[in-house]
Parts: sequence; C-alpha cells; structure tokens
Amino acid sequence: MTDERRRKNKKATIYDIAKKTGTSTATVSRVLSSSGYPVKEETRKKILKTAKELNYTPNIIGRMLKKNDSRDIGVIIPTISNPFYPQVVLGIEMEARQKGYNILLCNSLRDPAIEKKYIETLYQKQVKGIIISSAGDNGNDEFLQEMQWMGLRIITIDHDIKGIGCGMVGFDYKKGGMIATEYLISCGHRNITFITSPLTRASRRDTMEGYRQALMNNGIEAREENILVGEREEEYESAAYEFENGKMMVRKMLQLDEKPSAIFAVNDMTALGAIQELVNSGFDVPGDISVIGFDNIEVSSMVNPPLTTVHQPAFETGKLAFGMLLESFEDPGANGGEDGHTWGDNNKNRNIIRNTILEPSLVIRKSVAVI
Amino acid sequence: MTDERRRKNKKATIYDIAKKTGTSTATVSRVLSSSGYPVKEETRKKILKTAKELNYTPNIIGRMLKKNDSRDIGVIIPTISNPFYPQVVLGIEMEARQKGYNILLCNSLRDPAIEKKYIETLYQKQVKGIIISSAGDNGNDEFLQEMQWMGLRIITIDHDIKGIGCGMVGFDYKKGGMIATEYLISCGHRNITFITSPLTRASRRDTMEGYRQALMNNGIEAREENILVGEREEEYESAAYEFENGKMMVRKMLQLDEKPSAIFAVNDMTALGAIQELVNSGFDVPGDISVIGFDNIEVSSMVNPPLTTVHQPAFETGKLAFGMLLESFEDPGANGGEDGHTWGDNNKNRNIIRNTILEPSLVIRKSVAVI
DNA sequence: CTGAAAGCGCTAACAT
DNA sequence: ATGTTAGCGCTTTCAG
Repeated sequence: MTDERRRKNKKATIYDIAKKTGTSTATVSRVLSSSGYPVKEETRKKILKTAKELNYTPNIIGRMLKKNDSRDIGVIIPTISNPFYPQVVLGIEMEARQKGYNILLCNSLRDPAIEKKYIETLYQKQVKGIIISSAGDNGNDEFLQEMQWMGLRIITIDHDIKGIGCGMVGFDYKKGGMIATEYLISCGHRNITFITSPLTRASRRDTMEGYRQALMNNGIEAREENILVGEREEEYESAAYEFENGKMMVRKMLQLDEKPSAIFAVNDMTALGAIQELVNSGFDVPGDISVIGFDNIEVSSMVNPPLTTVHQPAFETGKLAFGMLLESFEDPGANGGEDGHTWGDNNKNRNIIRNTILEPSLVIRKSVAVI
Repeated sequence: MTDERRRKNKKATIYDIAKKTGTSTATVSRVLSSSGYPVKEETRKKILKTAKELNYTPNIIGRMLKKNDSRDIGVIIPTISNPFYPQVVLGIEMEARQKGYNILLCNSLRDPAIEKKYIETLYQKQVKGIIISSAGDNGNDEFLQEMQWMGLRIITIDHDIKGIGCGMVGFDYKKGGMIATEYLISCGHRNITFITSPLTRASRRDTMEGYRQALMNNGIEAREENILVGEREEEYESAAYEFENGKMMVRKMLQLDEKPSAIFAVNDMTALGAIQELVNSGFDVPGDISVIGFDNIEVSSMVNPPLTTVHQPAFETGKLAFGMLLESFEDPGANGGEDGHTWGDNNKNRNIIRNTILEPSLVIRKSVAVI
C-alpha cells in the first residue's frame, strides 16, 4: 500500500532503493551518506547504481530532523544595499561554502520588528547560528539573549549584546577617527569639520570621539559648531540617505562663519555627498577644501578625486565572523551539557568569548591636500 | 523512557505540551499551527499558556518533512560585490519576506562547478524554487533542466535556459545599447568608441549590437577599431575588474589615430574606470571627451561628474523575479500530476512561460557634452 | 557485513 | 471537539 504510493510521483527515497536492491534502508543509508561504515563492495556498487538510475538525491530535511543538526546559518544585516555589507556577506559566504554551510540572508532595514521576526524564523528553521550586524541600540537585545539561552549561537558584528557574552567582531572606530583626524592635522589642517548622520549608533559616536580626541591631543579646540549632525531621518538606512546627508551637511557648513579647510565624513557615502555638493558650489576638492572618508568601500577608489579614507576590512570582518561562529559550534554551550541542567547563573565560562577588534588603517588617495 | 529523554536538555515539542496539558499532540498541533481547526476555547488557552511556559517554539523542520513543503528559495548570483546585484537581491527579499519566504544566498563567482554544487545543495535542501542569474553561457543548462524536470521551480534573470521553458525576467540590452548610442549621436557625436569586458555574455553582445544598430540607423560607419574588447580575464567577475578594464580600454583608445569624442561603456563600473583614466591623462569629462555608462548603479549619481547612463531596474528585476517564482508555485508543473506520469515530450504546456523583458531608459546627468 | 525497528517533530486522516 | 495513529525521509542503536 505504502509501496504503491511511492514511485507514483515522488522523488526516490532510500526506501525505494532498498526495495529495488533487496537490501535495507539501513544499508542504503550507510553507503549513500558516505558514513564510512563498512558495506560489502558488491552491495555498495549495486546501491550506487540503483541510486543513479532512480535519480536519487538525498532529502536533507529528513537528515536534519533525525540528526537534529543543520548546515544553515542566518545572516542579519541592515541592508545589502549599503555598500559596506556586500563585502561582509561575501566574506561570510566564502568561508561558509568551504565548510559546507549555507547562508540565509536577512535585511532588517534596522526595523526592530522585522529583525525580531527574522531571528525568530531563523531559530525555528533550526539554523545552527546567526551572524547579526544590526544588533544593539534597537531593543532586541533581551530577545537575542533568550535565543542564546536556548542554544542559538550568535556572533555580532560591531555591537555587543548587553548582558551576555557572545562572540563579536568589532572595529576600533575611535582609533579610526583619530587616524583620519591626525592625518588631516599632519597635512596642516586646523579647522576641520566632522559631518555625520544621526548619532544613533555607537560606531558613529566612537568615530566622533576619535575626532575629538585627536584634536585635543594636538592642542586644537574642538568647537561644537564644527560638528554637524544630520537630522534624525526615520527612513531606513540607505546609501542614498547617507549621500544626501553629506550634501546637506556641506550646505550647513557653507554657512559657518569660519569655513574649514577640511571635512571628515563619518563614512564614504557621506563623503561622496559632501564632495558633490562642494563641486556643485564651485569648490575644488581638494584644492579648496579637503575631504576624508571612512570605510573604504570599493567605489571610493573609483571616484574623482579618489577618496582618502580609513580602511575598514569588510571582507575580513565577514570571514572572521564566520570563523568565530564555527568555533562556537564546538563549545558545549547552553544546550550541550550531558546532564542537561541549564547552567544557571554560573554562565561565566559558558561561552568562551573571543572578541576580535579589527584595526583601522589609513588609505591615502587624492581627496586631501597638504596646506 | 522516551519521556525521560525529553525535557532533559531538548527544546520543548508539542509532545511535551500535550503531556503537560493532558491533551494530544493532534490538538496541540491544531492550536499551535493556527490551523483554524476548531478547539475548545478552554483547551486552547491552556495549551497556549503551557507553550509559553515551556518556551515552546515550533520546529519548522518537522513541519517541512511532514508537509513536504518549504518556505525557502535559493538565489544564485555571480557575486554580491557587483553593485548591480545588491538591489536585485533586495528586491527579491522585500517581496519574499512579505510572502513568508526566506532567501538562501549563493555567490557562484560564475564558476560552473560552484554553481552546480549550489544548485544541487539547494535542491536537496528542498527549496521551493530558485532564482538564478549566472545561468547561460556556462554549461549548467542541462543540469538545471534536469532539476526542473524533478520539480524545481526556476526563474532566470537575463538568460534563457536553452531547451526548457522556465520563467525569466530579462532586459532589452540591445535597445539599451541603441538608446545610449542614439543619445550620443543626438548630442553631436559621430566618432564613438564602445568599450567592453570580454564578450562572454549575451548581454554584452546585445548591448554592442544596439550600438552598431544605432550607428547604422544614423548612417554612421561602425568601424571595428572603435570597438575595444577587454582581454579574457579568468579572474572572477568583480567590480574591480570591470573598473580596471575601463582604464585599460581607455589607454588603448588613446592610441587610436582618430580619437573619439565620446565613449560608450558596457557598464557603469567600466565607465568609472574610463573616466578615471581620462582624468589622469589630463582630459576633462565631458569637456574633452564624453562618457556614457550602462546599468545605473546607485553610485553612478554620486560620482563626479554624475554619470549619464542607461537605467536597468535592478530592484524591479528582483521583485518581478520573485513574483514570477511565486506564480510558478501555482502551476501543476512536472511533479504535480495526480497520476504521476511524467509529461513526456508534450511539455509545451508544462510551464506557462511568462517572460518579462524590462525596458531600458536613459538617465541624463553630466558626463556627456553637446558638441 | 546486514537488517529490523525506533524515532527526530510535526500534521492529517480517520475515528470517536 | 478531541484523540489515535500513521507516516514524511533519514540515521542509528541493537541483534544477528
């Protein structure tokens, strides 16, 4: 009966192969899942042959359910259209592919509701772990924490999850901010404007902190009117917004009593906006005003003038994040104990936390002049 | 025994809830999967409450196996670092999320082996369909065809799969090529160079065809030395390569006896390379030489000068592709027949093929001068 | 070296 | 309205 229903229209299963070869599903499974389990050469051959004939291809879902193990990981980012993320994602995927993992890509648009939904779905889909970049500042921290309790492996990019230790790969924004500012100073600039989109994220605040610090270290007063912060824009994080904001901040800057000789933009997109507005207003970059960016997105070397900027290793970030995730699979963690008791509050050693902070470096191109 | 093993360390299942509420798994399933099946309000409440207490969250894998239905789709593209694709992927995901689907992202790097492996894996992971953009020209056509036979739904972007009818969303490259060229002509240009990366893809050949056609239509001779094709570079498709190629082609162009007044680049990245090389060589764009691109990637409006180009609606492409995929789920298709006989060769009506060809449009910015 | 059988978590007839 | 039961496709003891 059940036999009849098979081979009707459905894909072949190990059951079909067992039937056809006069063996058992156990044996078929053993050869087809390349378990290394000893099977007589003859039988193996026959099974392999029949599998081919029947166009057999394993159903991973069955295996997943049985082994309670998955080869998928979730990747949650604000939006892939922000040119920083494609490189990150590529870095993750290059590593993941090599290790036999697949990526479920999720764009949260920094909307906490969307993000939460994604986390939930990923969890239900039994992903083995997730790499998340929009975390922090947005209220899903407790939720993530819960998920981690329940066994989900989490690696964050650029943000700590408050309260729990989960791996993270970060970037030294403050140092980056200092490097950029110090370079400007070393080129003879004293009056430097910092332009940024709203300071809703720690990374931006840190970068600004670096700017301040560098000025202070060099005995330059950090005047508040030299820090131009974009309006809170509820539109989702997009390249277009950063660009527009750059233009807007330049317009604001142009009204300053004392015009700066250099602009430090919180990211490359903003820098591009600034340059365009400057050019439109008849200024030469860097002839009249210098501009330095932050991120070193791929196009920053392709624009005119090529942008001097601070390199943030996006691809490396992705690779590292996946590497850390992989390592975390090794740890016993919340769900791994033999006895099954949940670790209670002695969770200090629960996750071996290996945070990695990537270092910024300066990329000198042609958008900054020596004065 | 089996009861004991539960609650050990594992996540709660409907079985646990049934146990705890003194009901059956059937009932629990009915309420927790919001099946709409009638359940006494009291029981429902109790189950919901217990589910919360036990921190229950459904295991989609179990459901998938049972229902033989998945909510994942695969997306295969050359590389997300090519700035055309993030928009496509975003378009796909925006639609997909709304319909409750998730995206497995795969970067093939145009390597047929990688691509094949991905297709295979996706199939085994029981994705409901795939959207593929690197298809064509690379030898995986028969394989894809087989997969389609076996019930995989496939939508291609920009390329037919020879031999089978599967949905595709394409773009009228030839028309785009004509539009660009005609615009140049209308601006007074007669001597126009077409620069391109290797003609390994139909899209590039079509664009060139459009260029030729437009010249012909306007009684301008299409001289072969005005068509500059990059060396076959076996490096994978990257933005950097296109950019470098643009520079290289300009260097070649600069050696031409009769210098053109305008350059038509096969894509925006190539155009950016061309502009940079031109500027480096002391030319003004568009003062001395005009440049027109193709694609209208997001940054093309942010560079200096803002690039005049042909708009290819990447986001729309993604949205449409997912829409078509969704529609294809409705069709009975290869696996849907009640009787299970495979349709043999009367596969004409097997898939209702709804190809969509998107139309190009001109985006005039500032990289082309009227002469 | 092989097979029988249990069962991963869930749903859906088919009773009742 | 609820429970029983039979699997979905696969792996893995446990016995031979």
